[in-house]
Amino acid sequence: MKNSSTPQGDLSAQIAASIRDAIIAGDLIVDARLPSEAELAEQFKVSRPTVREALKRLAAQALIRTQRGATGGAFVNHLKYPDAYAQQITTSTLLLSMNEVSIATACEARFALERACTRLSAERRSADHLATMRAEMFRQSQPGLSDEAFCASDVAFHRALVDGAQNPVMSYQLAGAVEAMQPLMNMITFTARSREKIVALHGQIADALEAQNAADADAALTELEAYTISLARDVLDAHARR
Amino acid sequence: MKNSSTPQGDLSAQIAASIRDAIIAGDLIVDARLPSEAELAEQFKVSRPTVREALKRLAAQALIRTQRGATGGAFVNHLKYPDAYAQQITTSTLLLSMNEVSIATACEARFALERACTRLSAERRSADHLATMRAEMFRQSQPGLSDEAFCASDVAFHRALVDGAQNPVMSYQLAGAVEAMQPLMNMITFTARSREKIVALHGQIADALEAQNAADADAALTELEAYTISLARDVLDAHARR
DNA sequence: GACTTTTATATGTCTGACAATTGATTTTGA
DNA sequence: TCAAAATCAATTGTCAGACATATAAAAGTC
Repeated sequence: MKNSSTPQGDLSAQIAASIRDAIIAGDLIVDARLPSEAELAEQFKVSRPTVREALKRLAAQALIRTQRGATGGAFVNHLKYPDAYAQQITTSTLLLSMNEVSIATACEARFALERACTRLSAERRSADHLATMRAEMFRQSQPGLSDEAFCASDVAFHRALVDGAQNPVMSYQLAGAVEAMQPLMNMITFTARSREKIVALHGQIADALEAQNAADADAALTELEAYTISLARDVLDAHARR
Repeated sequence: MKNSSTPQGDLSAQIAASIRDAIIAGDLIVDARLPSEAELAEQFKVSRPTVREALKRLAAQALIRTQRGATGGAFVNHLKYPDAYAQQITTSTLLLSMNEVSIATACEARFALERACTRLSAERRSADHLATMRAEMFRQSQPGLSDEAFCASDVAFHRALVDGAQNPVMSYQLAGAVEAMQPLMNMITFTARSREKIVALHGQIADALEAQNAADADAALTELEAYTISLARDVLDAHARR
């Protein structure tokens, strides 16, 4: 629609775009086998290495998979949630690290996104989700935990919150976003005292979800956001004073 | 951390992963030039075509760009928001179309995500954002508009809402998500009467944001969600009856 | 009939070459 | 001397052909 009239970039890029459009348009359905590299080379009037470069581009986006052997070839991939996660996380992580996003902005986005699913999560969370939250809270209260491990557990806690909404689309969008922000969050130092407060707030959130009280969960999340940003400010101040 | 001990996949995939990790870790900063293909081939003990396939994988993810000529080569790309959007949208679109996500689930996610930013948008929206919303509402009330065009304008309206929060991270995450759901929304047929009601609700949202009243905007969004889902149900019923 | 071997087909990789592009260098001309 | 033009060199883009390797199906063997 946009670039059919203006062939841009290398041949391999053009061929990749052509095949990608066919997949998105539904001309190539899931698990359909593409012509062999030799046949594609003939169709597009290019050499096999060029076709291969195009196929590798698509493989990098998890649009196709390749199999060797007699019945092998390139197949349209059934895009799975984990694949999409992985891509979104690398993209988002790089985007955040390259665009001078402040911790405050990232925090604001993260908690706003999480609040988006408290209502649903309060309504639908299973015992499993609550158990995961409690388990992560226990881990977070262990002494001697590194800042990175604390952050990772924090992500797991919030991921359980999101998954509690029982909406795969929200899980995909939000969990990816939250995970991508982890490197930024890792810059915050968590003292024993601050961890204590965070775990207490996590407890409030878990309690509220267990009681199916979305408003309380929202309030606790908002308080957690403010506290996290204040911790981040301390780090920045310490940096500035040096 | 996860795959350093288990080299998996083709050589080109391994090399791509290796370079990608270096970029993410910050060993290769933005605009840094990678070694030439010949040098990379020597370093990794592979042939140039293999290196090229690896580079194409990275180029497909917008991690690097290549330039021909004497001072050319592969450079670490400064990932821009538009690039990231484009990727997220294609990925999300395929994910949604391949995983039998119901319109109801998509709607639920979409409006929950949008409600995530009403508070910020009510607080910070500029005159520009309000003007965009009004303009899209005007377009939506034009007779003779196709369902696709109506949906596209709908996306533009909601995008202005999201942008009003003045948080680039949220804009990136949410606008991408909303746009990816457009194909699903396109399945809904909008009669003149339903359009009228939707535009009225859009008006309520715009009014609420102009008055900086987040609660009213939330309520209107919730009503819009319920109405959209009821429209979708009609479409499904019609399908079932045939 | 079950197991083994062969074979065909496909991707994965290598070698070597040439074309195209483009900044840098050298030459040329006034 | 300086500027324009020609040349050069480095690098990516593309090609052709070959061999290695994996894999499922076909053929052969007991």
